[in-house]
Amino acid sequence: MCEQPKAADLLEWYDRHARAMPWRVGPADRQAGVLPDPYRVWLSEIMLQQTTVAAVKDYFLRFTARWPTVQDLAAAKDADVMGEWAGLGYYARARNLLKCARLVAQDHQGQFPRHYDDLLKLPGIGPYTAGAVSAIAFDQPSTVVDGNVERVMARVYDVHTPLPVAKPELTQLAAELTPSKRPGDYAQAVMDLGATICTPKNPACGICPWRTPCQGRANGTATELPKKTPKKPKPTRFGTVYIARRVDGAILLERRPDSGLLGGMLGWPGSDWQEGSVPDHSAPIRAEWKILPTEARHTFTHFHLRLTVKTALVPMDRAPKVGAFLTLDEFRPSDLPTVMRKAFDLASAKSGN
DNA sequence: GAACCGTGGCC
DNA sequence: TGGCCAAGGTT
Repeated sequence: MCEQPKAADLLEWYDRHARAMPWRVGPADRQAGVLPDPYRVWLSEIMLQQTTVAAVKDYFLRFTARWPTVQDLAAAKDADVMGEWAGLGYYARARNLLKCARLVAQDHQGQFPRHYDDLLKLPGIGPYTAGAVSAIAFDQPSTVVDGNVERVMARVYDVHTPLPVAKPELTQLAAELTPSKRPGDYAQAVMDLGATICTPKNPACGICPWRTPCQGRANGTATELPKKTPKKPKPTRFGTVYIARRVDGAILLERRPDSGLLGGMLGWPGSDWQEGSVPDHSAPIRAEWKILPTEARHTFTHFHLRLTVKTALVPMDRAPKVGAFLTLDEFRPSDLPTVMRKAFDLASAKSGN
């Protein structure tokens, strides 16, 4: 007969080791009945999708300083939100963030739903985020399963089924462990355990609050779990971008379509991106284009990209065929997604401005 | 189910 | 350097 992991042991560990975060109410305050602002919990959870705490912190602080409430965010301009999100990646999150804020502001009187099923209906909120917001912001007894929880469950119960096939099995195991008392703290505790102790590489099993019941540790298999099905190799695509600077300093940019890669973000006009060679295309404005000696390289989720960067200085009276000139006070380089920022930095370094 | 969708840190 | 990895959701 094996000893079962106890939620109480994990909560006791969490009370001593919970990490402070800008969107978090500490365990002491929570036990005194204080719950966090649902808007801040929701915003942080959207930002944290596939993204590390370190990368999120500054973005969260800038967003909440600029838009302190869901009503403020709902009233924001699309371009301002996309610009503030630039660099964080997965830009569909930002578009859905705005959709969701406006829906909550208009149809829910500015109040986020407290129940899992109602949260799940909102754009950008899937099973994980619905569970996290209901548990953390409203102390609902939801089961929260993210990559950390999957890893912890696979190790504690020594599950060798590869992901994503193992997902339902791991979700079931996680649900059986979820306590009715302090479910919000428990949800954060399991994720903190995965983030700090039960890490993908070199887990600190010796100081783990669940080291005794952990079957993966007992069997010596913890480090190799969870198993995952092999990923496909990434192809390399090629393309060209055009960075035109007008003599008054204005820059030629275009707003990308709302759907697809970098949807809704600013970018440089240019060719499509394809495997093998740069596809046929034409320049967005007539000019004497110079090719930079260094290409911009970037890797997305499912392909590598190598961009040829062309630059030109154009006179005031020449109209672009594609895009529009943004003046110096209309354009911040930080509004660009990273691949476009890389091309911009290469062009700036070359021309010295 | 599988494909699509970013980025920065780590080893 | 290049693959892996992170508090996933949508189509």
